[in-house]
Amino acid sequence: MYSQAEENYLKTIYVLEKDFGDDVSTNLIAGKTKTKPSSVTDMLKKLAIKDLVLYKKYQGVKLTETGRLTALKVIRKHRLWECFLVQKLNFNWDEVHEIAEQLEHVKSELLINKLDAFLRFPKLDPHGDPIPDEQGRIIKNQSTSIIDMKLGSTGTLVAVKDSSETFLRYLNKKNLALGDKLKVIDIEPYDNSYHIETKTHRLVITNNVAENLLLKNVK
Amino acid sequence: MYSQAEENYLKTIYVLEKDFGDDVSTNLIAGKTKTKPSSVTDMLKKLAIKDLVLYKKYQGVKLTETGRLTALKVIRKHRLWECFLVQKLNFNWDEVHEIAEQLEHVKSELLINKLDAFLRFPKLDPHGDPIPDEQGRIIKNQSTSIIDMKLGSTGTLVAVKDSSETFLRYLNKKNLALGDKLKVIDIEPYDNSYHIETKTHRLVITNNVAENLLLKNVK
DNA sequence: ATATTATTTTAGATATGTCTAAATTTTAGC
DNA sequence: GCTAAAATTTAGACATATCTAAAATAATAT
Ligand SMILES: [Mn+2]
Ligand SMILES: [Mn+2]
Ligand SMILES: [Mn+2]
Ligand SMILES: [Mn+2]
Repeated sequence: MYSQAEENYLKTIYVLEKDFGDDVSTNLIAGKTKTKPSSVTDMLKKLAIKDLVLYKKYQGVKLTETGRLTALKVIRKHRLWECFLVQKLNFNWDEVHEIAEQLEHVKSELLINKLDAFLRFPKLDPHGDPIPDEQGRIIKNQSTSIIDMKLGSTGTLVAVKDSSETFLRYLNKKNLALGDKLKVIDIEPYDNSYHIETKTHRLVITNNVAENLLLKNVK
Repeated sequence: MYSQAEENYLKTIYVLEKDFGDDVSTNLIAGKTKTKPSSVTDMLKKLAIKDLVLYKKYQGVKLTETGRLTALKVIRKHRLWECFLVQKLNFNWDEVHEIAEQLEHVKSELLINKLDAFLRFPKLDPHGDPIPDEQGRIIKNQSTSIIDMKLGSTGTLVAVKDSSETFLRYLNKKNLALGDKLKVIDIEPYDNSYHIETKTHRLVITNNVAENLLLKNVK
């Protein structure tokens, strides 16, 4: 149906729409996909012809309903495979993203639904991200990034924004994992770094790290 | 490392070398891969430059050691994924080949070795084909095709040469499965068709079908 | 409001993998 | 051994997906 490149662009646009609102810009996509803006323009034209995005020259793009559904199907596959790798093959959560980037492009509705059943219909992937169902329905996880938390507030780490090996290894090293209760004990105005406290230890994290940690039950 | 197209050619050449002896011809490869001979020539040149095949113009190709090992690694992945699909996801043996054609190209040594362990190191895939180990070692299954059996001889069906959905569905319909004991009760000289007998029924199969059924303990 | 800068698009090139049609080489028939 | 047929290769084209450099457009700053 769609090529791997097309599927990857749709996924990227989906995520960017979520993070930055609609009308995603060419440069933003190029940044995320590590390609040049000219390549992005070429692809946006192709996607527009296939009715996967609405594209107006110089104005950025927006996913159509078909585009959004296609993106969600790829995301569903990605996250189910990540669950499989962690739960069944005993991978660590920092090792699965790159492999899932490949597996998500395997074409077979039956395969992914059987995998879903085998895993007993998980709702979240190893990084705390919700798994869309067969129809592309996805639970909105209204979690809060640490950068939106006030001094002294607490919450439970439920997801990470960045699933890269490097970031997750950093969290491993700092002894941070999903489910941990965190408290913001200081915010440094100079560099916007955060001092946080868990049940077992305290640590300082940069603003960049803080942005990628998502919490629930923030009080 | 290698592209999907390259991996597929190597696999095809490996199988053809086995079935027809070395120095595989351009047309033979084109037939198997459903491409044109001119495309095959182009690819053979590329594979030769990468030292995966020995290629002499107009003389066909032969895999190098690297080429053979690469082919075996892809075959290992293909067959392990087929095991996974049948044993864990409850696919039928006639549904898995096409999906495995995609999964076999996923790149990760760790993944395939963890999958191997998860499946408890199977020796045979759902079609009776041996699974190469990590080093590319493969058990030679000296099975006999029905076309090489004498009138009145018996044997146990242990593998099929053709793993296509159409052929396996034909076997399902005819109530033939791996493990069945067969006896050749008649050979029709006119069209080389075979009359065979199982524990439960008798049937007539064409020479083409007979060729694709592999037996052991032939007496 | 105009100039400068940043963003985006176009034009033209490259790499992969395929094709058709034509040329070349090998094989087989006599 | 020569000729016709078959097999193989070459030449040139096309589709996808990427790039660089240049041109066009939009945003911003004075
Ligand atoms: Mn991921
Ligand atoms: Mn994930
Ligand atoms: Mn197969
Ligand atoms: Mn098989």
